[in-house]
Amino acid sequence: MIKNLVIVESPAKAKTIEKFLGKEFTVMSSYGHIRDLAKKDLGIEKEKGYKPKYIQSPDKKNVIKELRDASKTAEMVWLASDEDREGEAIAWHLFEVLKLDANKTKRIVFHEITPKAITNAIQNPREIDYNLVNAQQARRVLDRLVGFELSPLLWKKVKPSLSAGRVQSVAVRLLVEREREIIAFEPDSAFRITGDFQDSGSGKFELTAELNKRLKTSSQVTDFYESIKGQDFQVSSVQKKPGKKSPAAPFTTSTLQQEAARKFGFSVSQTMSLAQRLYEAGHITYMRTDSVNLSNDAIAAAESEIKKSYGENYHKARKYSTKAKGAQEAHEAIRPTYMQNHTVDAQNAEQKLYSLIWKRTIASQMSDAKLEKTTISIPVKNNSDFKFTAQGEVLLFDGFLKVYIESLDDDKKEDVAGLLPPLKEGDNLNLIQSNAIERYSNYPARYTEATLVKKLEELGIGRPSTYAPTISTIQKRNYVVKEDRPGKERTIQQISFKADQIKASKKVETYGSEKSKLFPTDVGMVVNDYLIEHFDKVMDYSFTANVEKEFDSIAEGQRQWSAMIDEFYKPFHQTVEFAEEHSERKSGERILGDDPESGKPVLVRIGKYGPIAQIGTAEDEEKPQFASLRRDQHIETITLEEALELFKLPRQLGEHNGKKVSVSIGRFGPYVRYDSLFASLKKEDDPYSINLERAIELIKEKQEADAKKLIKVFDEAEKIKVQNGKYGPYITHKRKNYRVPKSIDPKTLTYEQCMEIIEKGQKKGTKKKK
DNA sequence: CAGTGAGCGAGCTTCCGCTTGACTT
Repeated sequence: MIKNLVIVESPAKAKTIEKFLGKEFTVMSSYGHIRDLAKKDLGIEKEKGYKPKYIQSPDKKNVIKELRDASKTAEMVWLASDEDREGEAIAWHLFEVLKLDANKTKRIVFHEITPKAITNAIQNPREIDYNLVNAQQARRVLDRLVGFELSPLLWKKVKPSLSAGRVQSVAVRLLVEREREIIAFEPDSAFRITGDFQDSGSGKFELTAELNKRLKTSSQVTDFYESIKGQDFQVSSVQKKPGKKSPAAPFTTSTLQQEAARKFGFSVSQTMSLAQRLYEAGHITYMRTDSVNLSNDAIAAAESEIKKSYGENYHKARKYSTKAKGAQEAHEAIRPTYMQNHTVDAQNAEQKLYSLIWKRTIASQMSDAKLEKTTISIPVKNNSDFKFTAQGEVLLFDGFLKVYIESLDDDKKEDVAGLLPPLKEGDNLNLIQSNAIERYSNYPARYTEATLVKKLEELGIGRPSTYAPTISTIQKRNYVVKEDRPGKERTIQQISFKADQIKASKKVETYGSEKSKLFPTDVGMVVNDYLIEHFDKVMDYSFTANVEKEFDSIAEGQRQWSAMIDEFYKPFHQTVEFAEEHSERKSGERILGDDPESGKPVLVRIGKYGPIAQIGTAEDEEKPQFASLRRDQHIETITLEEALELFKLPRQLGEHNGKKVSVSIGRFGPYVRYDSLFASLKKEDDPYSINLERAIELIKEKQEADAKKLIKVFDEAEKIKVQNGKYGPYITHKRKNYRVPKSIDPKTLTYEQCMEIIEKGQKKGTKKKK
């Protein structure tokens, strides 16, 4: 018999709360939403006022059964899902699916997990807020309508299996537009001039200062140096200004993802799964949140920890307020559960993330850092337009910097100003030497996973629970790839000035190398252009913000949800129908020119399997020739010469043991083929110039590696192999893999045992498909 | 894993947001 049944969304939360509530209460979890729109067709009855067709989620069958059994015996059921739109809907779905009795059901909310907050919630129950539920239904129905009408249109007009949606399509748009800005960017260059000075009094102090203006051309630089020949310099002013730095707010999901990426290079999904484990172990509060708020208990705990560890003057109580658009603030900020734990006992990566969260939280309750900024000015006497300045910074009091410094994104990084020598106004200086170095302006920074999340949050698009999945979806659809790209080289000019001598020289610098950046693919670009051409309203960056306003007015009871949907859907559906009938297939085709050998046109477009180059057209008598574009080549930017180069592969290198050896470039880069064996080329090998000798070397290496992987083969059937893999030993059979159970030593496996494992695995496979 | 790229047509794909494990080669 259960007296009180409390239902929350997360099992870890259930465990914690149960401790606070005592014996009279049983706490269970719904594991998020328990039902959703039917997946078959639209799942919405458009003619009946957009009535949703809900289906119990298949993976929640057991959860629902357990909850139903428990709720039947309970005297009172407390629906304690989160205090936001989605949480309210979860409460309502529970009420409906579990067929609860209104007289024996109460709705409670709390947004911090403290005994006080929970007792308070129990004492102040309310009813299910149907306005809020309807706002959620409107959100859900709108997303389904957009996603399930646009995606099939793409299958027809571009390529099968593609997808479009309110969130993912705008994320791709951001990347495509940034990429085009970069392609169109024309760098500008100017000479940055620095001077190394020494005081002519004691000769003890040296300082490097920068000229206040950059000069466009080398002749302007030479003219400048000519004009200062033989000149002496003097400090005209030493200005000191007090400054301060304040700590950043505690972590939300998005800021945690950004900072973990900057400091440790974690991907957003990596950060989330580490945080999940810390949460389940009870080390941190909930990790999917848009709130920077700390509970009063947490603020007090931070205060006593700071005073104990660093002293009274390091503490300053602070309250932060959320700036993010559309924040729903159902939870606290992400913080340690126990402020006194500077570290926790966990795996290395988890420990790193915990420590980051601890530092950020503690720092947020610490005093400002105080500093003094100094600017030393050194005028050029015969030209009042020019002066050299040096800037320095001295830390007077470290404050929160004692524990934590927030990192900057690469494009915002600046030179760190250090300490300046104690020069004063009127001090005479000698110019020991000066250097003018040509500096190019940088193109706009490409997005990383984390900076994309930041941008989406600023636009109010997506939620803490969806940032990581969205990024993985747009990569899965091949709209976007995350990769490194090597830099390119360019020559820059340098001019030096020393002992009244002017010398010019040249230097090679690499620029534009990228690490773990998101690049839109050709498919991403073509899909994006198609969607913008026909559905500019949904693709607008403010579309989500606009509909959010409408959801809010539904939540406040001022608007009827199906009327709002109708107002959106009618014109939207018309544009879908129009595009269906009137728009052309989009292949992104671009004609590059004529093939000098055959005189046939050379073109690039998206083919069935991705971007391809093609010589000749389907109408020609001869079949056209095809070649896949390489990963770093794009329909929009490839040249005729580069395209023609692609047709030189595959190259026949000759024979080895009577079998042909050829080289080509595949999905995973350049490879050598020998019979049915494929061996990847090494970085230093070039597929266009590699010779047979080197190719055989690679083949032998690959054969050896394969032999090492192999644990066992059977005489009975060549097709079965026992091999060693990343996840332990496994059996291959007819191109499928089956894991060897841990209880069996793979070396002792018999043929019969293998067949048994394979049969078992196949059964599992067919079950899954249902 | 790495060959492909005509056209036909069956049957499939797809959204966002709330949650965890099961599973991966």
